[in-house]
Amino acid sequence: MDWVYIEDIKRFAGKEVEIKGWVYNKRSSGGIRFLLIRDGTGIIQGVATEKDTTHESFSMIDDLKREASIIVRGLVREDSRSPIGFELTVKSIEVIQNQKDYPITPKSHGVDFLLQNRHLWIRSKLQWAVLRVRAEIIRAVENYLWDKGFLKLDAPIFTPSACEGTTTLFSADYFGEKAYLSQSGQLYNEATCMAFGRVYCFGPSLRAEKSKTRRHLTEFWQVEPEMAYAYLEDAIKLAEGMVEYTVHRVLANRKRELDVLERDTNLLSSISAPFPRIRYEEAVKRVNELGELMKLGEDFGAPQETVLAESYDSPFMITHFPEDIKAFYMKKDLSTSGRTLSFDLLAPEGYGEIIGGGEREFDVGELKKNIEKRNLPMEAFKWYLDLREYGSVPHAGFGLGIERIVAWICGVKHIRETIPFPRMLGRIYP
RNA sequence: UCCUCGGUAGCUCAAAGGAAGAGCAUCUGACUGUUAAUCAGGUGGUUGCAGGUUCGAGUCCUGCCCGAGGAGCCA
Repeated sequence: MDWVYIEDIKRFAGKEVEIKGWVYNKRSSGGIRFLLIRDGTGIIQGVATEKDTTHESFSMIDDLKREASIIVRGLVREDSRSPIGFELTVKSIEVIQNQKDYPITPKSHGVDFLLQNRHLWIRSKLQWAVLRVRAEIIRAVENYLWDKGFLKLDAPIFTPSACEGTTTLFSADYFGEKAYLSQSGQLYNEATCMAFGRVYCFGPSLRAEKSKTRRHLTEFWQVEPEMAYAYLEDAIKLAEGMVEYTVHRVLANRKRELDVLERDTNLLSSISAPFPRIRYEEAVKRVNELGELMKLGEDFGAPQETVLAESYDSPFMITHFPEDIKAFYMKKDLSTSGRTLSFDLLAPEGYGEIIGGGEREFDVGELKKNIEKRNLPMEAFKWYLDLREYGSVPHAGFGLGIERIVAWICGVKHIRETIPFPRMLGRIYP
């Protein structure tokens, strides 16, 4: 008898199969037992009766707890009453383990309880759908970059110094020396980029900021491409193409999951590059018109970013941010004083920034000035400055926040549901 | 770090300062097409912690702990 996955069940209509999984839920009505079986790829309803099911298996069903692990053998049957179009007539059940009452019930739960049980919560339907979309998004982004000739070269997690200097870092004892946990692969990317031309890294960024918002984690994952001999325009085009490709691929391959999430995909399916662009000044003006006051020169706060992102139906870009609110390595815009060759890509429907990037300063003198101006330790950046001493070239890139793009595409409100095990202020369990 | 709200059964929540309750889960029973099944019954409590006010505190006061929403910071 074939062991099949529920996602492939339609190919086995009329055949006897074996499903290896867990009890998602069960119901009964007189002499009939309904068993919802999940196997990680989907959920199918098994129907057991005294007529079709062995005596031992049938009587055992009443003792099964939710999430008991079972191997079910039965006949795949097309049935219009099923949400997936197929059911399983249960012949026999083998119980692998069945012991404790499962704490998560089909009724509602609070956030704290669910996060304390995150290791179990990920078995639930909505979490299952979100994390499957996450996996698809990561695959899509990497495919896109590989197709464009980018090489994946990982950046280190242990670093000797602050990458951007601006944010609070986690520190660790590194054989008696103080080390910091990476907050971005950016600087190392610039080194590999000069060695390989087009590169990207994908890994966790760790930030000890005491942020307590729906769009922040202390550990978040970024895909960061970097290109040599490239300008702002090249980075923007790459970002647009990547987001467009990713959205359409998720729509094509993860329709089932988006349905589970009840995601309205109308806006997503109409997305096409190029995306609207506005310069920083224009964005500030627009935010003020929308009723969230802010001054020229300030960065967008959460309320500002939200109203702006709510006013768009498509992803869009803000370009040419002021020097003062961007990292030291951003290239100055020589045509407008105080501005940089930078861009953010924001998701619509109020989601906001998912990508930040731009051109990097490649003149060693300018870079040193920026480092001094921000009181960063020059010594720590010696290797980085070397990149400008030996064959420096214009280069550009960006970072894509995986959890944020997952939140947007899934239509999930809080970013904590977009990663298997979220790390947040005051939360490190499980 | 700041502001606001909250902490009562395993879970989600009620309870004018006057006898701690409901729904779900669990247990017992009924039901041959249920979809968060339904119906009947049962079990289940140191009301976050420590003090205080009061004849009497889940409820009021003080301190602490924990959580949520938001701000700032940021991707």
